[in-house]
Amino acid sequence: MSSRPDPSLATQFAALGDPTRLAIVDRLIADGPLPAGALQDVADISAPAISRHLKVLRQAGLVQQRVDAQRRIYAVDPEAIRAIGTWTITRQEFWQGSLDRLAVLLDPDKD
Amino acid sequence: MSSRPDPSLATQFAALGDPTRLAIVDRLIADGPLPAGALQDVADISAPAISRHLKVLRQAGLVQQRVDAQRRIYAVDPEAIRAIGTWTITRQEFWQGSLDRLAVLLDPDKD
DNA sequence: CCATTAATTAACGCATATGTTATATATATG
DNA sequence: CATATATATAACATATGCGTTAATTAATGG
Repeated sequence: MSSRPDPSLATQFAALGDPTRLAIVDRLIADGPLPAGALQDVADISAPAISRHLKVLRQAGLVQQRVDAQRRIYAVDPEAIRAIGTWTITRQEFWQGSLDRLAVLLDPDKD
Repeated sequence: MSSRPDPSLATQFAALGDPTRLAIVDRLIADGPLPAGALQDVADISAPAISRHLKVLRQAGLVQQRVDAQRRIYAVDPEAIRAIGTWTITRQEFWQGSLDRLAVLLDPDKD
């Protein structure tokens, strides 16, 4: 059944490559940890479909699951999101021209 | 035939979600613009297969194509890579804890 | 003009992904 | 204990993705 997680970058990108899953991740980042049922409205699909998207995200190492009675609470792993950012940042020489704009966004003093 | 590019974030993630395509992008970033033939060795697959991966990357807006005689020169669009970084960065509050480490990486004075 | 080089497109097979509905599992509750 | 609630898993149909080889297009060069 090969249910072992593969946290490789390509796998993480693939997981985020589905619009429904990207919406789930965005929702969990914006709202914080949520039970599976609360994610029902990110797309017009059945509960089992959502459940399987969550499984894909979990296997990619993007979200973690916590059990609370009959609920499964899902939360995005911050390190995983940071890993995506790191991939782009380690290629910073490449998009030099946009570097300063990005630095402004990153500045902790900003806002 | 619907060959129009869809530069949506999910589409870009999906394009990077294939190991061969991620290798192509990494190669083009590291080595600069290359003809399709020079990308042959990123994976043990046929030339048509590479060609189709390049088409996917092009439709996602990740790479651009320039014609030079019978060669097609491919190059990564820096803005597209930056866009991926921006997605993570606009969620910076989320991975706060890792912020300082990231800031060090981004620092233009570093190295 | 014919052969070579470079790359794409066509046609096809097969594996994986994604959706559905039905069923199972586990916890809570009257 | 019987039922409701929350979620996952099973079984299945269809779509999409990715590989192959063969054929096509286009430019170069003897």
